Amino acid sequence: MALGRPRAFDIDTALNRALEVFWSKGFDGASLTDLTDAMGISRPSLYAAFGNKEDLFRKALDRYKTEKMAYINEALAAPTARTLAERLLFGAAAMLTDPSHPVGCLSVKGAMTCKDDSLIAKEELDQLRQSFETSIIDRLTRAIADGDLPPDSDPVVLQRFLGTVAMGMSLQASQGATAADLMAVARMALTAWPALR
Amino acid sequence: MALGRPRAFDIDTALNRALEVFWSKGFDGASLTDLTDAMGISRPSLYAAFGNKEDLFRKALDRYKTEKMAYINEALAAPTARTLAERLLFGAAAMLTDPSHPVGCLSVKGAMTCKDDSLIAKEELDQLRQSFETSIIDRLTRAIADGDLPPDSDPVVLQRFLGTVAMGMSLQASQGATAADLMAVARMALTAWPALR
DNA sequence: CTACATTCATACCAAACGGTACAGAAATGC
DNA sequence: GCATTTCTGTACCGTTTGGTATGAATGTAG
Repeated sequence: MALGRPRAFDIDTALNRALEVFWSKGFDGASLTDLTDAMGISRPSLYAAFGNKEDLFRKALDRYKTEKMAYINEALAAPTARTLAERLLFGAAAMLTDPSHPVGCLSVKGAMTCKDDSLIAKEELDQLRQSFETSIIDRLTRAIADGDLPPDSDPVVLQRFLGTVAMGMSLQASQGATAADLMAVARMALTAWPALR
Repeated sequence: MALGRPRAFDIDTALNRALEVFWSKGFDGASLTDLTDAMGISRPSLYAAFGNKEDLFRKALDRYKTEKMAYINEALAAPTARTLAERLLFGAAAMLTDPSHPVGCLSVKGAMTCKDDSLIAKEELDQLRQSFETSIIDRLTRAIADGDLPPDSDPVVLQRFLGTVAMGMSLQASQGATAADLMAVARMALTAWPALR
């Protein structure tokens, strides 16, 4: 075992609690008191284990990315562009309204509620979003080459449409929309997807 | 003229400045120092003229509603459901990226950045959104009766789709999307609109 | 048992927050 | 000129913010 007094809390569950607080209150909205209360630890313990508030947010975001945004990677692995769109929108509808965690999207709420633009966490959120965007655009351009999308379709516009609907669903979920509500929105959005004729 | 020492600032332009600050920083993100600096007045002058911070936000929201959300009422006055959808989405794309004021939507940014749920301003934002939603739903149900929409279409779903896309466009604008970008999204969303066959 | 390393709890810090007390300044009414 | 009314500027209030100094507590290594 490591030297010194052992840590009295589980660092993994504490991070999960922090993630929930950031997720439901945003970055600025989550005070250190909110965080330490939810995590069941004191301020110095938090700083010793995670760094400052921004570091903690970044670590929570990492966990969020790998655990809660997995549906995006599943969508990227879809065999066709159509199934990519389906998995993305249906997956978003399901995740955003999953009752086992706060509603909405952490990256949306987090980016909106931090006042300082020079915040490193905000840049990281931008990077995260942009990487997903370019991945989707690349996949859709490949779909055109595969004859999987009409040759005159614009991958950038298609991606932006998907992103717009997904972000809009996040706000809808924050305002109380149910999973069924968002599924209906996803179904309607998919009727705008270009058909192979 | 009224009794007492005259006010040294124009109450109307001061409110416009306050609106811009709330619009770009959100409710919590806008500090009293930000507000008084932008309005060019001192704290006591602000409180004497507008009440507290929440009252000021509400008055700024009133102005926003009548001046910047006029396109929604124009959409509601459209002759057909199809033109309603067009005016709503194209109008949103234009307003959200208008360079003469902050990008995005005040009601989205304002609702997201106030931590206290018991805030009266937040309830007012909810009311505002709900009133627009029911107005659109009513208009769309009337459109079905008019034979203006297929009889099997669901006005609630159609409204939620429009609201989702509009809110998503607000976030896209906040992240730097141009007017042309949002117009393309609006055009694609409109291809999901039910056709009369 | 002692030395060492690490965590814990208390108590504190400066800064920023929303909001206000108070006195002086500028107008009107008499 | 004088009382009254209203606004302005300064200086302040208590609370909350993110962040930390400090010493006791608790473990391992010798």
